[in-house]
Amino acid sequence: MNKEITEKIITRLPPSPTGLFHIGTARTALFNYLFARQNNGQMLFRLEDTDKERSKKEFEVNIISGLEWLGLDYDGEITKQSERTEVYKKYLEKMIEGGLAYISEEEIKKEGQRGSVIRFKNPNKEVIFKDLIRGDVKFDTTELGDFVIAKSLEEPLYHLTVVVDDFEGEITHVIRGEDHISNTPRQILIQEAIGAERPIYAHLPLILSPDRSKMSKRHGATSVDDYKEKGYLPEAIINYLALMGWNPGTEEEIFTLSELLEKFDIKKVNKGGAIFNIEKLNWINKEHIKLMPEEDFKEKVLEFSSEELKEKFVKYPRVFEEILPIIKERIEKFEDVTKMCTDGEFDYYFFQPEYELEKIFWKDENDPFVLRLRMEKIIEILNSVGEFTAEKIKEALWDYATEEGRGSVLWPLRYLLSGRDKSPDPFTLSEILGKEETIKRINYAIEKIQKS
RNA sequence: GGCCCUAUCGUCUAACGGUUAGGACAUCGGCUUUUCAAGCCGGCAAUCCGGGUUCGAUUCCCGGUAGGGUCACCA
Repeated sequence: MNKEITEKIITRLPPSPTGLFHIGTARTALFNYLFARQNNGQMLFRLEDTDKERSKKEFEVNIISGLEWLGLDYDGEITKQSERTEVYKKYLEKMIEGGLAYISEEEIKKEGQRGSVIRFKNPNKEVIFKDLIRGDVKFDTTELGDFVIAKSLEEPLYHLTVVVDDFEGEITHVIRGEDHISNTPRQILIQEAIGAERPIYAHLPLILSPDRSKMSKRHGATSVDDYKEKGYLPEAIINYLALMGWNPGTEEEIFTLSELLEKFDIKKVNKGGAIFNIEKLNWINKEHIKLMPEEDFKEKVLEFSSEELKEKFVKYPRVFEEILPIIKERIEKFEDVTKMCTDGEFDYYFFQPEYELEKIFWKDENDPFVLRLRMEKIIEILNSVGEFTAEKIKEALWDYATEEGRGSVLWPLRYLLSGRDKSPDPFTLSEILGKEETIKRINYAIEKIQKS
C-alpha cells in the first residue's frame, strides 16, 4: 500500500437496525475493524435508520451489544441518520438549486407512494471504480435513470444518506458486502454531484447458505445471538468469520483477535462467496474451548447446566472438578452441556443407576456365577488400593483384567457404575465416585445377580 | 431478462507459468488402556468446458457454461 496508507484511515460500519445482528454484518464489522486498527485508523459506527417503518430500537440494542460481545469496538459516538434530517435537507436543497436533482411529480401506483419525490439528475456516464479486492469495476449508469434519492426534503433515502455521511465522516475506505457493488455507481454519481471525494472500495465476498444463496433466515441460524445462545465463544466466531474469505497463506487456522490484527491482509481476501459450514465452526469452537482459562470454562459450564445439576455441583464440588475435563473433551459448544443434562448424562455420578442385568455381560458371555466371582475379585483388589485415583485403580486392576480378558472385567465394571452403553472409562468413573460408592455399586450388581 | 461479480476435493482454501495440485473440516479405515468421546496414524476426494498465448497453463487472454448479486418512494 502506498497512497492509501499515508493518510489517516477511517472505515465505517453502517448497519440498518431492521433485524437482529446478522452474522454477515459481523464479518463485515470484523474486516473493517481489522483494517482500521492495523493501520492505526478508526472505525466509525452509524445506524442507518431512515426507514421508520422497519427500524426498531430493540435491533439497535441487539447490534450494539453483539458488537461488544464480539469485542469489536468502534470510535467516537454513534451516528443515527434519523437525527440528521436537517443535514440531508441542506444537501438536497443545494442539489435541487444546482439542477443536480429535481422534484418529480409522480403517478401513484402503489399504496403509500408520494405524489412527488426527489430524483437525482443522472448525467448518464460511464463510471469506473477501483476495488481493493476485485480490481476495476465498470458500469454504464444510463440504465439507472433518474433514481429517487428522497421521498421529500425531510425524508432522504439510503443512497443519499450514505454518501453524505461518508463524506462528512471523512471515510477513506468503504468495506462492505458484495451485494453493494451495484449500489456503488449510484453513490459515486451522488459524490460527484456534491463534490465529495471518492473513498476506496473493497467489496467482500458473501457468506452463503448451503444452497449457495445469500445467507438468510430460512436456512437456520443467521444472527450472532443464535450462536451466542448455543454456546459458541465470541473468539471462535471471530476466528471462523475471518476464515470466510481470508487466510494467512500458512497452514495455521486458529487465531485470536490480536493475532488476526497482526496477520490479516485485506489484499488477500478472496473473491468468491463462501458457504457457511457449521461443522468447521464447531471444530474451531472446540479448539477455542481448549484454550480457555479453567475458571472461564467452569463458569460457562455452570451457565449452561440445568438448575438441578448446578445444585449438585455446589453440593459436591469435588465431583464437579473431576467431571470438568470429561465435559471438555465431549462438547464442541456449551449448548451440549444442556443437552447432556437433559439426556441424563450426569445422573450416574450422583445416583445408583438402574439397568438390565443382561447389559453388564461382556459380548456373548452369560454365566452369572463367573460374573459374580469376578465382581468379588474386583472388590478385593479395589479394597487394597490406597490412593483411590484412576491411575492407581487401573494399575491395581490391570493384570487381573488382562488375565481374565479385559472386556470381561472392565465392561461389567464400567456398566454397573454408569448404567449406560457409553460413558467414560471405569477407572475414571471409580475415582469420581470414590471407593465406598464404587464398591457399593458393585455389591448392588452382585445382589442383582443373586436375585436372577 | 439487463447490468455486475465469481469459478481448485462435499465444504473452507493453498499453489512467482514448471508441485506426485498442499492443508483444514467432514467422511472412511486402523491404532491406543473394553464402550463412547478425545488423541494419533492412514485412505478417498478437486483445477467447469472450449479455444488461444507459451517449450510448458490451476495460474495469463477470449468465448461458453454454471452459480451468485442487483435491478424499490428497503438498506
